[in-house]
This record gives sequence, C-alpha cells and structure tokens, in this order.
Amino acid sequence: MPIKLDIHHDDLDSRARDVLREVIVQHVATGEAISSRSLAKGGHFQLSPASLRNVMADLEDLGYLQHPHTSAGRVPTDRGYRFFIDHLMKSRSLSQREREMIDGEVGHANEIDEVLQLASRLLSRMSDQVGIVFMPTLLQFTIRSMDFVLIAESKIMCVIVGTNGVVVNKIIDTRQPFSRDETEKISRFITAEFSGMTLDGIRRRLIRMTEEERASHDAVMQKTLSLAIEAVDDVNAVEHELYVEGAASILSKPEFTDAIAFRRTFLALQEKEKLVEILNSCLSEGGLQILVGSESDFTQVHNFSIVAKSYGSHSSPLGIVGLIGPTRMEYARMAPLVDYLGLALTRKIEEEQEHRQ
Amino acid sequence: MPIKLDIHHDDLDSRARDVLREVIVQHVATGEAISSRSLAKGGHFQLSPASLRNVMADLEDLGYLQHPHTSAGRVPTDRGYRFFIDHLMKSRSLSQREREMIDGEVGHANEIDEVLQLASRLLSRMSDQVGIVFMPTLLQFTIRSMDFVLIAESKIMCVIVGTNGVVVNKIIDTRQPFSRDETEKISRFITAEFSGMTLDGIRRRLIRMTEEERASHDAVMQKTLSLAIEAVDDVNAVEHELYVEGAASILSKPEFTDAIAFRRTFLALQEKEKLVEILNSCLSEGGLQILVGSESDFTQVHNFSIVAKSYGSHSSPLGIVGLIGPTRMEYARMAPLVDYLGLALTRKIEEEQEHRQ
DNA sequence: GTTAGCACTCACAGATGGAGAGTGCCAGTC
DNA sequence: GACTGGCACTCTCCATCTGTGAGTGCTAAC
Repeated sequence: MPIKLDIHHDDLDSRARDVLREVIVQHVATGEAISSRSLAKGGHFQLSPASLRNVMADLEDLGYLQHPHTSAGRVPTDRGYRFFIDHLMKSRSLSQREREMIDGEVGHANEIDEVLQLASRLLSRMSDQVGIVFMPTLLQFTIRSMDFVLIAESKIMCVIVGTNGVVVNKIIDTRQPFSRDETEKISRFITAEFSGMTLDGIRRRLIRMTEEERASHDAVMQKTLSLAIEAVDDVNAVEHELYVEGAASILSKPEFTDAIAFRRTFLALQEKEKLVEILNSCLSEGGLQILVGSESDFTQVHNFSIVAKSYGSHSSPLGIVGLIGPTRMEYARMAPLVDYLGLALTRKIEEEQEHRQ
Repeated sequence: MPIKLDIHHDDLDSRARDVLREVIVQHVATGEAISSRSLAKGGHFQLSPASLRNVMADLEDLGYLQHPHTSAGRVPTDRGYRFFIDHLMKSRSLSQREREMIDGEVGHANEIDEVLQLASRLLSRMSDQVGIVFMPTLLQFTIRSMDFVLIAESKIMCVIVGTNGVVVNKIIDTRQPFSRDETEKISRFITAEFSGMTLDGIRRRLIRMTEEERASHDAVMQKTLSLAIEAVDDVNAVEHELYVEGAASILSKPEFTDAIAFRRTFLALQEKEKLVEILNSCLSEGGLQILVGSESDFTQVHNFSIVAKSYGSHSSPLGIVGLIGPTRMEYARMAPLVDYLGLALTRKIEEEQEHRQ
C-alpha cells in the first residue's frame, strides 16, 4: 500500500481534522497514546470506535499519527503537530493576571541584563518549561555614552550605554597608569566624539584615528585611543548573552523519568553552542516561530520543541526569547505566552529609548 | 550482643584500621559493596577471607561498616568515613600540572565576580563534582573608592571598589535628574570622605550627616547624600553571591542513575537557601572542613558530602570555596584540591590588595 | 589465633503465564 | 455507501516463580 507523503492539507476533510485535533489535545493532556475508544467516549464525535479507527488509520497513512505498537493507541508525529500548529490550533489568549504578571516583572528591572534574566525565569515559571533568552553580539549597537571609571592605577572599568538602554561594563587591565582626571577627560571626549555610532563604526574610526595620530606624538591622545580600542574590543569579545532557566522543570515531565533520556537532554541543554546557533537562525526569521521536534536538530533525541520570538525593534531585532519543552506541550498556551513576553520586552526597550532622548 | 557506640578510636587495633581503610578505598573506587573474599584477594593482607570476616564483623559492631543485606559485602557508614578522614586518609598532593592549572586560571581573571565564577567551574571540572563558591554579604567590606556614572538623566551606575579588590556595581533609579558635572563631583567627594571605611560604617555616617544637614538647606549636599545612601543600600541588598557549577556532573555518578534519587538531589541543589546556611556556618569555622553525609543536613537523602575551605585573609575570611559530591568520593584527592584552590584565591586577593596600596 | 568447610540467606535475572487494552477486518445494517 | 458490532489477534505489562551466584556466620579442626 503506497503512502502519499507529499499530500496537501486540503486532502484532510473536516472530520479528519477534528479527529487529529482531538488526538493531539488529548495526548498533550494525558501523555498517553489515544485509542479509538477513548476518543469516542470524549463525546466530541457521534461515531463508534470502529469508524474512528478508520479515520485514524487514514491519518496514520498520511503520516500525521503513529503507532507505538500494534495494541496501543495512536500518538501524533512531528508532522501531525506541525499541521495542528499551522491549521488546527486555537490559541488561548492570556488571562488578565498573566499579562499583569509579565508587565509587572518586566517593568520592575533596571539593567538590561537583569530584565533578560528575570524574563527567562518568569517564562520558565509560567510555562513550566525551560525558559531561554538570548542576546547576540553587540556589534551593531549604537551607543549613547562611554565612561571610564578608575578602579586601580592601571585598572579601569568601562561603562557603555546603548541608545536602546543596554548597559555593558567591562574591566580593562591597562599597562600604563591613569589618573582620575584623565579618565574623566577621556570619558567626556569619547562620549562626545562617538555618541550615536555603532560599536563597529567606533572601532573602525578609532583605528583610523590611531594611524593618523601616530606621527603627531600627542601622548595624551594616543593613551586615550588605545584605551578606547581596548574597551571596544573587550566588549565585543563578549559574544552573546544566553540565559537558560528552569532546566529542573523538565525533570517533572513524564517523558523523562527514564534516567538516560533525561541525562541526554540535560547535557544537551549544557551544550550552549548548538542552542545559540538555532536561536541565531530564529533571529533572522523574526516573528513567533515554533520548531517541532526534528525540525530543529537540537538534540539527538528529537522529542523537543522550541517556541521562540524575537524582541527589540521590528526592523533590527535585539534578541530572542523563547522556551524549550517536550514536543508534547500545550502549544495553544505557550505560543501566546512567548508572544506576549516578546512584546513586553520590546515595549520596555522602546520606553527606555524614548526616555533618553 | 551489646553495641558500644561511644568507643574511642584507640580501640581500633592496627589490623582493624588497615581493613577499614582498604574497604573504603576499594568501595570508593568501585562503588560496590566489599566482600571478605575480594579484600583477601587484594593482596594487602596475609589473611583468609574467614579471618577478615571476623574483623569486618567487629567493625560493623562498632558502627564503621554496614550491611546492605545478608548476602552482600560491607559498605562504609558515615561514621566509617569520618574515622577514615580523621585518622587513616593519606592525602594525595596535587600534581605540578594541577597546580599550574589552578594558578593559571585564577591569575587570569580580573573582576572578583569573574574569579569566583571561574573558580567554581574549574573546581567542578577538576573534581568532576559540583563546585561551589560563596561570598557572603558585603557589609563588613572596607572600600577604596565609590564612583557614580551617569547612565541616563535619572539613572546612575554606582561602582564600588573594595580594598580587597572586589568591584561591585549597581544601577540606581534616582528620582531627580543629575548632570555629568554633578556625578563627577559627587564621586570625588564621596571617595575622599569615606575611603577606608566599611559599608556599614559609611551607612551610619551618611545617616548622621543627612540629619545634620537637614536644617542647612544645602540642596547639593542633600542630593549627594541621598544618592550615596541609596547606593549603599542597594549594594547591601545583594545579600550574597553563590556560584554553583557542574550540577550535571552528578548525573554521571552511578549512585544517581535512579531517576527519582537524581531528581531529589538536583532540586536540593536549586534550594540555595539551605546551602547558604551551611556555607555560612563553615565560614565561621575556618580552615579545610569536610562534612560527611548526615553531618550536614543538606538533603533529605543523606548521601552527600561537602568539602569546603574559606578564602580571603585568615582573620576575616571573605567567603567559602568547596565542592559537593556523593559521600563515596575520593577525599584524599578532593581535600588537597579544595585546599589549594582556597590558598590560590587568598593569594590572588592579597596581591590585588597590595597592588592598590 | 587462623582457616577450611558447610549451611543458610538474599538479590538478581530470566522464564512463564494470565489479564487487559487496542487494533484490523469482516459481515451485517440502515 | 457509510457506519457499526463482533471477534480474532497482537502486544505490553505485571506478578509469580525458580535457579544461580555471591556472600555471610558459625563450627570444628589445625
């Protein structure tokens, strides 16, 4: 019996859709394989188990459902989830309380690092999944100010404020000694000179200036420029910030009671490079995205899904917020949750920006 | 048969000690219960299994060994480990390479936060256990400088440098606007005025000054003082820093293949309050400490040990560095490791201190 | 004091077997 | 032609049983 895999979803008649939806909803709720009998008992259909079996057998032929073994019920495939998400899911909008919770928490924090950390924790708590917040390299940031604070004679903290409210600080080990007067002057000069430019642009211009200055033997200027270059390089060396919270929550998922399965997924979460790679690809897409199971090659075990959304301005997103959980998750609840959090972060950052103008 | 529990260790003759040591060494290496036969086969004793059984039975009566079930070998009790650590253990000193690894890593980092984080990671990696580094509240720190950096019109970053090289920074939401001139003046004034005092002392003095100033209507001074108070309070609100690294490493321990046991211990590690409490009590003790199993009430499951050592000056320690792992761990290797790392951190901090004088 | 020998205990792994759940298919019904 | 009842079949799961091997405790002999 040939299996048609490249079938268009229009081939699913309304009854088949209803059955697929119901199987997924029940399976997500219970974690069990769904039998024709339990489906009939649900009361959503005026059909006998035998008829439902026929429909389910069709859905299996089409690749939307599968059979763990002969005498078990059916379980959705990744393809089934994908169809569900694209065509069948009825997103449950957030409750007033949930929205307030997010707004309150996001509004609460000051520094951007803090906001992102809070956001990932909040997400983990509200979804009971693993919350992730990602902010890629800072190269394209436009800066508002750049200050240098004397820590010790030859140790200086550089504080960079972006126009989007991001505050980054980094301690630099200068080889030469500086005085408080000097750092204050340098702060004023650099801020005045480079405000509004991107870090990348600043770096390029600094190098050009250094070359021009080489002849003039202006010692103060040379000291200033070398300090500034070091600062910009050090900040750029921080490639990205990645917050992963609530790894423990996957412990409670029934699919991971098996110790080895759990171990594997846990270690996968530690492998941040892979995660960063996936999130980076989400970034370029924009909007709310859901990657079901094997659609992202997150782990060797393909039973994980990622719900992600970019935040920051629409044209140039700042980063990604999202969650990771077992494929069998309540997409209808997770999607709006991530979506709203993304919006809240965006709003927060825009506020900061206005506030500073 | 009466069991003498309050026996002095002198009651163990040299043979009994050898047997106890060998049982522990073998059990730590293999994770199995040790039988009289395998002990005899080890070649350390010129005795038959039967004789060893007698010795082991005595050790069991004294509470140093125990029997999982009749037909199993013997396993050390917490009491057995304690005796081993106090009287039998031959610490294996670190290799040259290990020492270089620690020195390199610790010397590498700049900011104290960074050092501590690196230290906990390093410890976790080298021991294959969970590494912890703890730094309690900052109240008793003496400060070297206190700078204020303008982030936005009514947002200021306060950077506090301690005489011990600790750098803390915190962003403050002031209700009133400040200018760059003002923050520079305030930085100079506050640093000059309070350098060398403890945060606690500074706080008290600031409050006194505020009261004295209330009448004078000196607007600038009032603004300065209220900003400084807010900064000190905010920094103090950070009660402690706690770095816990390598939770995943306990996954690989054979005693935690059981999913529920693992889950419980993992969640226990999340419960940081308990950990902080235990570490705080270690702090007051000073020196290298080993808490075996039930000696610390770390988890409901009493099969964990903690090896900890304070770092910072001898008279007033700055914090605790240590590791957590299953009771069945190689104390002879872990103890010198933690010890040396504690020394390295202490040295690093003392260097910083000198460097600034 | 030490050892060989023996009876006893207990965990563990594999085999067996029945119960339950669920399917697929066929034949009958509306 | 769509739906349904019925039945044989399959497969997992669980409890029970049994044999094996490891290890002990005790006793008697060296």
